[in-house]
Amino acid sequence: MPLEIYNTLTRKKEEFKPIHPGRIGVYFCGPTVYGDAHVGHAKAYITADIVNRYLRFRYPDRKVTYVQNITDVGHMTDNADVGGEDKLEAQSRKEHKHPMEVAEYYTRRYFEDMDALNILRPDISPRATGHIIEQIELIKELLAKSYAYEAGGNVYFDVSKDKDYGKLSGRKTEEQESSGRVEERSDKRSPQDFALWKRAEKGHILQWPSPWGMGFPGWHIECSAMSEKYLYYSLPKDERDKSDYMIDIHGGGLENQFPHHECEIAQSECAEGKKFAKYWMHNNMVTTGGVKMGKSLGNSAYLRDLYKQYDPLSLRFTILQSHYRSTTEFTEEAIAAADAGYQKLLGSYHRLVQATKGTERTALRSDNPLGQQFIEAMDDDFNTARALAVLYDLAAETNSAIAANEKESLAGLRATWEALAGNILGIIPSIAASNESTPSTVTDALVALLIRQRKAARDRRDFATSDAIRKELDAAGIILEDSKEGTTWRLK
RNA sequence: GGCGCCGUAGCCAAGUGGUAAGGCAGAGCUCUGCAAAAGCUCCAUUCCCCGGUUCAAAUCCGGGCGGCGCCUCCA
Repeated sequence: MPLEIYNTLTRKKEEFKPIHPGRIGVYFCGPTVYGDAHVGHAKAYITADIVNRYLRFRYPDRKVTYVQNITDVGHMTDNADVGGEDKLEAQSRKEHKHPMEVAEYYTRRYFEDMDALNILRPDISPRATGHIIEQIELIKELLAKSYAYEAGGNVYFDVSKDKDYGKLSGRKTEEQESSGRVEERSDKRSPQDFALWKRAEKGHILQWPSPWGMGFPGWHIECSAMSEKYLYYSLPKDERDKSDYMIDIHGGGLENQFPHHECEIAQSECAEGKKFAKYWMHNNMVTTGGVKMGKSLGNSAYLRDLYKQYDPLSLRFTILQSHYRSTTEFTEEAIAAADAGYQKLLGSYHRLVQATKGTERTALRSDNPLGQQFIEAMDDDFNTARALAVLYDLAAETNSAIAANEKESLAGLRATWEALAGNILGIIPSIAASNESTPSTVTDALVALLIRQRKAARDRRDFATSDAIRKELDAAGIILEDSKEGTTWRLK
């Protein structure tokens, strides 16, 4: 069974067929770094991370290159046609910092927040400000081919010249209600035309020289320029010439479908005379009470605030419990329920690690039935909800194998856990660190001593003492569990 | 106004023609001094409502009702 991906371009699931030999190019739209990452970013980049991780697992012989931009040129707070404010500059004024300082600060914090969610860093994180030249070159190409026009230091894309415009979103712009948002003062020929290059008004800090004067790039051109540079022009020319498309997968949040992605397609395809991305993926949003959580809606939550209350991996797990194309209902109750289930899985895995201490590591076997079910679920458009259901079967199997002390099967189970839950879903905390490690030999010895004291108390039926020991250890974050084989302990 | 999505148990959630995955919560049991952990069992005759197509529909079609997203920066 092949991997199938739901393609927004065709509105159906399609078999994934990479376009260039030996490699796969993936691009997801990254954040604008003028504020901290919130839950919506978590869903978007966990989705991208799952795509990235699964492709690497599924195509071990191909080089997967995952590119995700950092937008450090501020887009507009409102209508850019009448000089709305640059978001980065607005933030820089608020913080009394240079816009680049603001961008640097939030970029670092962004990566910290994503690291906590166990999201693998992109292979390349290109900054928009580092690719002004490439963007200008692309605009020049569009002007040369008459897909764009200049008007008073601004350059606009002429939508009427692109017959394919609207193919991703299914929109014909002229049918859109103007709703009073389109400014009459604009020097655009038509309201649906969009900016490729904007003239810098006085006081605008971020600006660069261009053939059209001092200015800054439009809101969509960076993604076209950078995705082409790293995923298409980095290929040998003969390979480029052989393919109909430039990059394999391009993704982002649903709200970017229009206008952002539509404009990217228009720019890239008109400039290059070739199809842009073959598969378009869009993740749905995070809701609370059924309503989108969003920065501008004031109901969003910053990840670093949530981390004070929840384990970041629990949040990751919560998001993986719903499909990326469905909304994720994000409430305290939903997170708590997901976390309870997640802890159960982790408990099973941790007992397995204890039970397999010192045994030889094995690789995931391809004939593993649960592994096959898991892959089948992931092959179906990255259905992580179904894939997680398989992990509960794996946990049940693991628990009974540990109880029956089936040494032979334990090593295989551990390999299965680490491949599926660890490498692909990324929900096992620091595999490398947890490997064979215990908190410390000192702690080990001290707890063992207390366990012996408690056993002595229990043997003489002094339950007041034994319960007191258990209770005090519990207060210290150590949980004792009695079984026929004796007492084991774990950290809370 | 245009484009699009969704409505599945108390909660989260998969399923898009073959007779309702999974998790949480809840109930009972096993084990146990008690607890925890684990295991077993139960927990939607039914998928917002009404019609239609079909041997068969949560799934397809039509019509309602309700909720939401995009069309402005937004993951």
